[in-house]
Amino acid sequence: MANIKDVAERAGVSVATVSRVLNGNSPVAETRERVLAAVRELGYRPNSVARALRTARTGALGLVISDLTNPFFTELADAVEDAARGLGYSLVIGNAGERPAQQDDYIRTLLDRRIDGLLVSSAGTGSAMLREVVASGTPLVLLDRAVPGIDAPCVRADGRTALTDLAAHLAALGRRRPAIIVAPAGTPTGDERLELFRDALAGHGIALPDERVGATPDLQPSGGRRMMSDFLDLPEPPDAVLATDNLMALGAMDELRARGLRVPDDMALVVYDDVPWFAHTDPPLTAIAQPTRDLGRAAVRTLLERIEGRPAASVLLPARLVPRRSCGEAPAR
Amino acid sequence: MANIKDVAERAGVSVATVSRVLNGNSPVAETRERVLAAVRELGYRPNSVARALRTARTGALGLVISDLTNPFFTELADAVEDAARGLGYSLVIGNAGERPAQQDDYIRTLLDRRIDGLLVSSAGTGSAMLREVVASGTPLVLLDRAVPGIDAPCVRADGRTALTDLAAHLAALGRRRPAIIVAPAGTPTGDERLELFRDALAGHGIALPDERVGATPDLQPSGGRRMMSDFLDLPEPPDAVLATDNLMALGAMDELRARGLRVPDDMALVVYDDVPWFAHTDPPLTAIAQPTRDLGRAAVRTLLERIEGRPAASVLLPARLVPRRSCGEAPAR
DNA sequence: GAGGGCTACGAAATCGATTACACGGGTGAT
DNA sequence: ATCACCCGTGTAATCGATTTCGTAGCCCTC
Repeated sequence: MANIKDVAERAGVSVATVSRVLNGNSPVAETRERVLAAVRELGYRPNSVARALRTARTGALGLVISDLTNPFFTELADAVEDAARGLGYSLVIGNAGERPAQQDDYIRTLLDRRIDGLLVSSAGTGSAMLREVVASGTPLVLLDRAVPGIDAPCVRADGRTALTDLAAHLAALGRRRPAIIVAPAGTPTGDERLELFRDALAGHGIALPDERVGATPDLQPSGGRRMMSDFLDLPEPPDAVLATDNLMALGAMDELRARGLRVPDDMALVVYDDVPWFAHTDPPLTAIAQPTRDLGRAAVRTLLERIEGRPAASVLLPARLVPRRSCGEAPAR
Repeated sequence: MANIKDVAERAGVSVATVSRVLNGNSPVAETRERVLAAVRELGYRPNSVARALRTARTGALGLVISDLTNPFFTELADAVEDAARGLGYSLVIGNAGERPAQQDDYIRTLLDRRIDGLLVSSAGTGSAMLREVVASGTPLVLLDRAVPGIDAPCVRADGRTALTDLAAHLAALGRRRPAIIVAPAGTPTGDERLELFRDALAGHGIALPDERVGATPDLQPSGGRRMMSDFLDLPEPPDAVLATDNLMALGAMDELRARGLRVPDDMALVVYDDVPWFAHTDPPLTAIAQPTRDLGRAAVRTLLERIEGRPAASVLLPARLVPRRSCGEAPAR
C-alpha cells in the first residue's frame, strides 16, 4: 500500500507538504493539485495507525456491553455504533457476557489500544478496572448501569414516571397482588426498579411483600420461568407480574403457557424493555419502554464532551409505559 | 501513562531490553527481574498503537455485519466476537444496516485502520469496495452471504438437508400448497433458498408456483406481513408458509393473528433462523436452524488461516430442521 | 532600496514501540 | 593459549504519519 513518502516523491514535494494538503492545515499552493493527483493515482489512504501514534488520538471509541445477545443491549449497541459513526468514530466492541472478569479483560485491552473514550454498561459491580480507567484519564461514560464509587457520568433511563403510571394502570384494572421479578439484590438497576415500583404501588394502597419479590441469579429466561413458577405455587399467587428484563419475561411467559394459564385473564404481565418482539407476542405485552436509541446517542454525545475536555453531567431520560393488552382491557390508544 | 522509556530508565537498562523481556524473545537475565519490577511499579502497559505501527499487525479484526439488530446476525456477531477474543484479537464492528454505501464506508475505514483481517456479511451485491479489499491483500472472509466475483472464502450454512427434511415434513402432514417468503430476487441467499425448497418439494410431487413466492423489498416484519396478506387473498391460499428470515416470520404471524387465523390449524408456519425467541412463541415455531455460533467460529478460524498465510477454503455447515408444533402434530422429540 | 512581514515549503524531530546490528565478555574446543 | 562462538545487552534504524522550526522568496511600506 502506498504511503505518504510515495505520494511525496510522485508529486515532487516533501512529505510535510503532502500532509498539509491532506489535512488542509496551511497551504493552498499550486502544488496542491499535483499532490491530489498523486494521491488519486496511487490510491493513497493515510495509515491511521501512524496518525494515531503521532496525534495521540485513535478516532476509536470502546464499548463494553454486558450482554450483546440481550435485545435491549443489542439495540443500545446499535444506537451507539450509529452515533459514533455519525461523528467519525469507529467502535471497538467487547461483550462482557455478564462476566466481570471478562469485562476487565476487555477494558484493559481497550486501554492498551488507546481508544479515545470508553462506554461501559458494567456487568456486576466489579469496579477494579474501572477505577484504573478513571485514573488513566481516559474519558469514561457509564451506560445504563451506574457503578458506585466510580466518578464518571452515567447515561440511563429513569423508570419513576413509567412505574408510577404502571401502578396506576394496574390499580385501575383491579390488580391487587402484584409481583416483581428482578435481578439479584445488589444490582443497582434491580434494586432501584424494585424500590420505585414498591413506592408507586404504595401510592395506591397496594403492598409488594417480599414473598412476591423474586430475584433471579441471572438475566435469563430460565430464571424468569423459575420465579414465575414460585409465584404460582404461593398460597395466594399474584395477579400481575412485572419482569424487569425482557429475557426474564420470556421465561415467565413459558411457565404460564406450560401451566395453561392465560394472559391477561389469569395473570397480568408487564415487561421492562420494549423490544420489538413484544409487540408480536400474543397478547402484545404491556411494556416499560426505555428510550434505548436516545440513550445510545446521549451516551456518545456525553463521551464526546469529555473527550473534548468539557465537563459532562449524567443523563437521565424518562422511560414510559406502553400499555398493550397483557393487563386486561385494550389500551386507550 | 508510562512508556517503555520510563520503564527502561527505572530498571537501569535500555528500551531494547525491556521490549525483549516483555516479548520473551531472547534474554533470561537477572535484569529480567528488575524490568518486571519496574513494569509493575509503573503500571506500564505497552502502547499497542506504536506496536502495531512497527510490527504491521494491529491485532484487530473487522466485522461488517448487514444488520446488527436482526437476531440472527446478533448471534453471529456475538459468536465472532467470542472467537476473536479467544484468539487474542479485538473486534472493530460496523453495522451496514443493509445499506451498501454504508458498508463500503466501513470497509474503507477498517482498511485505513489496518485491521489484520476482515469479515463481511455483505449487504446487497455491492462489491466495489470488496474488490479493493482483495486487491489490498487484506485477508477477507465472507460471512453468510457469498458475493459473486469476489475471490474469498465464504462461510455459510447449507440449507439443502434441512429443506429436504422440511418438504418431507410438510408432505407427511398433508400440506399440499406451500408458499415461501424470500428476500428480493437477486439476493444469492434468497434465490438459493427458494430453489432448494422448490426442488425438495418437487421430490414429493408438490409444486411451488410463482404466485406462492413472495419477495419482500427488505428483511423486515412489515414485508413479511404484506406477503402473508397477499397469500391469504389468493383464490387458493397456501396451507403452509416458509419465511426465509426471522423478522419476516414475525410480520407473517402478525397478519395471521390480525385475521384471526391460527397456527397450525389454519396455516402452517416455518421460520428460517432458529432464534431463541421462536421457542417461546405460541405455538413454538418449527424452524430451520443455522449453526450460527459454529459459523462465527469457523469464520474466524478461516480468517486466521488466511492471516497466517495459509490457503483457506470455503466452509459450508449444514442447517437442520427443528420440528416444533407450527405445522401440526407434536414433534417426535 | 532596505527592512519587515507573509507565504509556501522543506528538513528534521517526534510519537512508542520492535529489531537488525555491533560489541564485550565468558565458555568450550583445540 | 587462542580462537570461535554464544549470550546478554546497548545503539540506532525503522514503521508512517504530524508538526515545529527554519528559510527562501515575495510584496509592501517608508
